[in-house]
Amino acid sequence: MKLDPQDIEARFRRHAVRVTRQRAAIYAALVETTSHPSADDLYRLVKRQQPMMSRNTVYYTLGVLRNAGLIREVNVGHDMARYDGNVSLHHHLICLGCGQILDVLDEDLNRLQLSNGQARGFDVLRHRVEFHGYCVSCQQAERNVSPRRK
Amino acid sequence: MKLDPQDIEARFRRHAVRVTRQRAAIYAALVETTSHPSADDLYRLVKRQQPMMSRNTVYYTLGVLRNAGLIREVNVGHDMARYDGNVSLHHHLICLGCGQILDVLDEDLNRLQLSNGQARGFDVLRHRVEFHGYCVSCQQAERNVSPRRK
DNA sequence: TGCTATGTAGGAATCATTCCTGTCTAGCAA
DNA sequence: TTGCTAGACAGGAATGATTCCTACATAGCA
Repeated sequence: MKLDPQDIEARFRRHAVRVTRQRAAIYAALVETTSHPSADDLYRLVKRQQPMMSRNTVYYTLGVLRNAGLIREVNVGHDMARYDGNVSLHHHLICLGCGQILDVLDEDLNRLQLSNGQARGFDVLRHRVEFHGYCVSCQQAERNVSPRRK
Repeated sequence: MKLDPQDIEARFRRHAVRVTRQRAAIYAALVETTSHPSADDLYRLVKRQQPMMSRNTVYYTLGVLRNAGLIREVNVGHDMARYDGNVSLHHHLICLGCGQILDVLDEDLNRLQLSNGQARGFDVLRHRVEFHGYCVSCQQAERNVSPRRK
């Protein structure tokens, strides 16, 4: 989704996030893609427009935006963290081959909850569902290399 | 669950995993706890019986056991990896305060699947559901320190 | 019992992330 | 508009979980 600079500024102010050139660029990059980039992906992306950008600033900004609820962190395995500019309730479909992450929108999944017995006194705030498998290209690649899935 | 040495040996052989003292100790420790320990937790635990144990061997062994399907890796955020000796299909309830992980056994959760449209050609092999919240002690601790949840 | 592929220990290396520090600037107040 | 100050930025150093490397040890077969 494409965002105007003034939309970004308004969102930042609504969430009490100070507006800076760096933050706007990082947030814009994240909202405009559906690819769930890593901190380093964003660093390389944003550095093209702002060569002085520090990797540190990317991490710091991602922390600020996450705490403000403007972005979400997505974790696949214990690989590097990946980020999602879409904070509406949704889940993920993850390719074990190439690591791509697709969004899954499903009201039934959003409504899942534990019974009281299962919750064991927890105050459950949220849940997350991940589907793991192989995307079309990785299935094809696998077939070309070896007929057996490891 | 308590396991005899011969049970462990039989499982290892069934999964074509070479039997060594170190592996047996690491696997036994993992199956006997429900606390989903990290590699380093296991290292410290097992080192008490086998002082020569190397942290490296723990990592290597966990890799071998995971590839053999004898254990599972559980990931919470991008914290260090944690391991689960229970490979039967189940899900997790995670405390955002203290990091403890409880098992959730629920046939309905086990049966979740994506519609063809949602799956977008993926060959979906498995899914995982995580519930995040605060356990009873962390809720109490929070109340004592500050009335506001962050 | 001996051989050999595989496992183990320990140290070095990696690399995502965090910490530190000096400079800069957004956003408020005068 | 200008000045002030808390908070943000850049860049380098530090951290810490994990992996790599290598020489020695051993499981398990012949």
